[in-house]
Amino acid sequence: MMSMNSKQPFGMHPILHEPKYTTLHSSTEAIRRACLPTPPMQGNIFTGFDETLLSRAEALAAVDIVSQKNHPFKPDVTYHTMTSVSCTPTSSSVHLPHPSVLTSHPHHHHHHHHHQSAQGLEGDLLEHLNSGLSLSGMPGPEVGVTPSHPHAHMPGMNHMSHHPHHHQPMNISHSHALSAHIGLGGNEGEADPRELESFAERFKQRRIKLGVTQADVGSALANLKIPGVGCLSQSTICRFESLTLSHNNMIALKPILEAWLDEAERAQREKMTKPELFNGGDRKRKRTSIAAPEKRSLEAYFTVQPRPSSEKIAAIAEKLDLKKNVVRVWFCNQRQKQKRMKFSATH
DNA sequence: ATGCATGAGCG
DNA sequence: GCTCATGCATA
Repeated sequence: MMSMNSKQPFGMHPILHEPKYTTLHSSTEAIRRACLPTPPMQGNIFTGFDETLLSRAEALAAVDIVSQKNHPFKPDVTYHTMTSVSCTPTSSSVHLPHPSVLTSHPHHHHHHHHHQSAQGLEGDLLEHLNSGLSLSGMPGPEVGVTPSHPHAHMPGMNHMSHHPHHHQPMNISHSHALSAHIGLGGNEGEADPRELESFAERFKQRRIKLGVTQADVGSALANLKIPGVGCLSQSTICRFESLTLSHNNMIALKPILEAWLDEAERAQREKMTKPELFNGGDRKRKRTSIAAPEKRSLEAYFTVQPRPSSEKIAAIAEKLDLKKNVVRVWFCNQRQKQKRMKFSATH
């Protein structure tokens, strides 16, 4: 039975982004360089190859951790990397969730990183991987690290079409590029991380004072009837409060949450609050749980190559006995985490 | 509070 | 295919 869902209230999401931030990359690189590869060896297929590789990768990872002491693969996003500084200020300007969204264009960030082409380390390891796999398969495509970063696109409102139920809020626009500066001075610098931080804290404090849960806030957002804004999940509210969203996302959500807060406090004043909750559902998504050992391996691989090619992902999946998609998603999420803004790191 | 997942939009 | 914003499920 089951399996489908019928839940969810609405599905809309606010708008979002704009240009992206600049590159963020990571410190891993430095680390990688630091560590070095060892001679290649091995010669067969997975069996041999991965063990070797893995050990090596893990060893490397271990090394860097130790030497850096700062870069544990820890959880959360707390670190942004030291290098990321390059982030230009351009990152974001605030934009509102209107259909008229603005978004300036991407200033591109330059990615300054070109890393050495000599990705000795990664190259080697990866190549081995390839060879091991298919030996004549593909030459590792871009094994090197990300060549460049794209630009920013702003997907803003993404999904809306998922469930059968749809609700209709619309989204906000697609962003075109307009530039709106939202009040920063001069350049688009960005919204003061500083204020964002204090707002998040204030928000949480007042929310609690109102006796409202994060989930309540999320659902209540729909009642604000802000064009393009539907409800948000408890997760998102939580992440907002803990600043574990991307900078652009934080900026996009701030005005919305601010509006909710004002409204809620106003309503409270007149005691007329009655949030409506709805929900019901029958959806059961399964959450795959990756065991610690596998996770460790993934982290080790990630250190060496944060963006493995499809073939590499398949090889890793095979090796760890995980579904390829699970591995692919894990890498995507890992990259996202590394990028997250925790201004703390940068500021 | 977080891990894994989905999906839009862009290459 | 990736990146990003978000969400369900869960520890």
